[in-house]
Amino acid sequence: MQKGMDTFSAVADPTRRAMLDMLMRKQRPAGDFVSAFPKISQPAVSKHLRILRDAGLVSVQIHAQQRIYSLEPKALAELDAWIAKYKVFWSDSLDALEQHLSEKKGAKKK
Amino acid sequence: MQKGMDTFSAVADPTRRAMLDMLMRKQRPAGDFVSAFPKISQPAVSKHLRILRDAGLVSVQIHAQQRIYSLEPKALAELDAWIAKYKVFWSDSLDALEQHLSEKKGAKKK
DNA sequence: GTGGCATATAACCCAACAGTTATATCACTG
DNA sequence: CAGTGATATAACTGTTGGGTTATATGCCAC
Repeated sequence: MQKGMDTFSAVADPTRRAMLDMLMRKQRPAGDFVSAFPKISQPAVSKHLRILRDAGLVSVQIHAQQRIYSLEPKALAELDAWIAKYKVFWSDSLDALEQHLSEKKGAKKK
Repeated sequence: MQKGMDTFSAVADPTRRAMLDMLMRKQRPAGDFVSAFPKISQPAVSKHLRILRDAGLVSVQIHAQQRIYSLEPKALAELDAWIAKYKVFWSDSLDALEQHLSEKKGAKKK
């Protein structure tokens, strides 16, 4: 019963990012999110949680009637790996950026 | 004339990620993408490029009839900053993760 | 076992997105 | 300046995503 949403799309929604941010501090029952987002209904929250679960970004542990959600941070590694490829272009090396930009002009090396 | 799509959503589409990946190697005219993605039409490609532009992920420079697209890597810094907050939970420090997970059990510090 | 609480699922609506075909723009070429 | 090439925009369509209300499930208390 997969919802077919990958990590990137799961994280693209601002509400879901806020939920993950909440989980970064501590694990929480679903109800915490319902009260944290009064603008949207309980089922809407539940659906967001489902998507995060399907994407492997959170895990659940059943505790009586409550579902305790925990952050599953490893799932973000995929995303991080993708961005890491680009990192060299802004933080580490301005030379790489310069080289990149001047590629078609016949380039002058610093 | 903003399309109102943020960086996260812009990057959530696999085609657009592939386009950015192409731009990482070198800057390219729009036509390069049209031939690189034979499954989708030229206007579809053009719209993807528009979205990437609006998100600030690429820039254009006009060269005759061609539009030369370049990577604008700084735009990814926002995304990277968000992920960085989570990074401590998997790569750098397993202790942080342990602490996080055991928070509700009464926690033991290393 | 009946009632209440916490959460998930079902069925449905609407807006936004990715795709399409057709057309406009605009610079170079003859 | 007519024609072609490179790209963008317009108008439209199908699908999906996020929202809703209503209902089901499952556990606990009484």
